[in-house]
Amino acid sequence: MKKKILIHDVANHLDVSIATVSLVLNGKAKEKRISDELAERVLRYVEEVGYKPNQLAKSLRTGKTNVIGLVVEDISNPFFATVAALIEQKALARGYHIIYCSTNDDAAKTRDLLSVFQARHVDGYILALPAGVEEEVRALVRSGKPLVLFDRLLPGLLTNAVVVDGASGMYDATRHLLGQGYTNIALVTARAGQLQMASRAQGYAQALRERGLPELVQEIAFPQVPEHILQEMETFFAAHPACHAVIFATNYLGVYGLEALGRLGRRIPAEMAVVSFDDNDLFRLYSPPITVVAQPMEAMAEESISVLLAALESPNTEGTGRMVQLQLAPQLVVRGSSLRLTS
Amino acid sequence: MKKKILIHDVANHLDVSIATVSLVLNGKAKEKRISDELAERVLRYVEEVGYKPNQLAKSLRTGKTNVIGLVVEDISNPFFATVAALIEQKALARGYHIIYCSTNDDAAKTRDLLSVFQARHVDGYILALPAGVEEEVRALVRSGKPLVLFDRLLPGLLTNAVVVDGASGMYDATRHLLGQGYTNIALVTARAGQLQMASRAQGYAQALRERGLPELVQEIAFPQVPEHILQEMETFFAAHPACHAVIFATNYLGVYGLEALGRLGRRIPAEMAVVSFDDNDLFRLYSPPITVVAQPMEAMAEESISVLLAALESPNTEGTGRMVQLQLAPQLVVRGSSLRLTS
DNA sequence: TTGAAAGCGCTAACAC
DNA sequence: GTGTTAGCGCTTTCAA
Repeated sequence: MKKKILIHDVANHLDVSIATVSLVLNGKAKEKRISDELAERVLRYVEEVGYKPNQLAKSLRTGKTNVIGLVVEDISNPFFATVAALIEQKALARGYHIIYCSTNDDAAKTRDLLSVFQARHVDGYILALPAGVEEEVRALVRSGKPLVLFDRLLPGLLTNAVVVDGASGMYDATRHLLGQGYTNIALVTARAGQLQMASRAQGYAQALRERGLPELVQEIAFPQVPEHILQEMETFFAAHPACHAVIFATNYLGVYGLEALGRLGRRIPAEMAVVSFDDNDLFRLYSPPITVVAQPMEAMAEESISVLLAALESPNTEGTGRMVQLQLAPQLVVRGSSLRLTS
Repeated sequence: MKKKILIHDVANHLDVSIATVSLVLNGKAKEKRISDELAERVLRYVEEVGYKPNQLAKSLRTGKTNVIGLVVEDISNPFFATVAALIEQKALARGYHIIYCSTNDDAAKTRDLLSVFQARHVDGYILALPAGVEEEVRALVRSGKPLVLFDRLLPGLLTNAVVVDGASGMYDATRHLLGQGYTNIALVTARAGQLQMASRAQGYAQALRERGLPELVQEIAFPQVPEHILQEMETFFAAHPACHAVIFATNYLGVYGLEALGRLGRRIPAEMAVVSFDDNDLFRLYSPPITVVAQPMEAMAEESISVLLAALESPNTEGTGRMVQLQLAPQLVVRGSSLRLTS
């Protein structure tokens, strides 16, 4: 059990006061006009013995933890995993650490998480939240802690946010299918009351409306046992034999959808054209490769952390600070799964 | 900016001492024989005003943070993302939180991470480490903090560990291919000096040795630019036209491998039988579905956290505590990608 | 330039 | 049963 070395030990050894050591370590040497020679000596010794200030004590004293709370729907979902990895990397580069949690789209669990993060005094939040926690987030905003919503907004809540324009992504996707000659286009979406889903559905609806075509929307309850999801989808496809094109509103729906279509023996795109929101390895390498509406992951991560850190480091301590609402453009990536083979 | 409520405020309001409040909140009411009535009153008020003890102060005082440091190779890798999600969930259920970081298999970055986790006083560690940090881990063990290595061991280091028996998994996979009549079986692995890779390679080698067949091993440098990996693989496959079966030693190599084979126009399994370590959606839904050596994710997560918490909550404070080394069995899942179509 | 000392908010030993 | 109080290790003001 190695003895933990304290600032006191450092000061003692160097025969200076702990204040001096602290000042030097916090870059206030110049300001306090501590001799370069002494400062250098402190730094050297600290390096030598590997002294690391106790972050708990430091945080308790300064009120700053250098920790960011990241709340996502499900860290094992490739979309969130990828964004999380990017956010982590960018945060680290700026001296921040990440505590993360998955909500599983459960409002009660989310409330707990937020309150735990608060008790842990995270410096700021990056949040992809389920519906139903508006009140808690409002309270969080009022508490003065910076936060940025990402992936999805919360109804009636005006705060920093970085989202993707799902409506235009879906509009493009639907127009693409229409352009390929499909007219009976289904949308499979999640029944979760999440705002980004509504906006995606709206983009789809608008494209059809412009052409005077009817919508065909199937909402899948989520989260849910995989087998149920597959069955719901199979039932849906079986009930709509005239439908030869489908758009899945999220990556996991797309994955389940491919599995369901596989079970039904529907060939893609000959018997069913497929487009999914979100890109991933599966869609890219599937045969045929799946046309997707790709979200700009890198940009989402970068913007989320930038907006948060800007708020964190801005001088205006009060809620009067400026607010940033970013809407990033997704990109339609056309692949084989949505091309009309025979016209 | 809502006023933060302190234990002092609670005590004042209830007209009791802060000690009483603290004792009640920490479940020491009975022990200290505080009247049930009073305890109840405290609890009720605390609930009512939503008082949450400042975890920083608590941790500083008790030396316990209820935070576990999770270090993985890359959180966006589906294997680690899935295990991380499971670990997070299980940790949360036991009152622990997770701070995670990705090493990207970089020893220097890992050293930093470990030292940051240390400064943050995490209670314990769950680690999947790159080669080259043995010294640091040894120091960590000496420091008395519980830790468990998962996914891979570190050479010459005897600590708690939860790993999968990659050798037997690969042995089974190779035997399976041999059973299908393939004799020219390649192994594509990562050149990273990681112990679990060596063990996987060894299982492959043993199966071939038993049959007196030659090995054909291609090591890919990793991490690495995707395009390079693809080219290395393509070159390899092109250089070995007689090879009609390949095993990929990790999920990401499998994914790149499928892409490379696709580019080369090799049909699976007709022209090339494929098996990969790790399972995921892509392998399951690919056509043909890919035969895999599936790791028991759920068990890995459960055992890792159990072993860690056991160490954490055991009374023996010293390094004399018992050590647990678990080796879990992977499972060969045979799918279409490795079946001999014509004999 | 440097050192002493007052907390940050909480826990728990000890006194009553 | 309950209240007082000494720290946990650090930052930072203020006096020297």
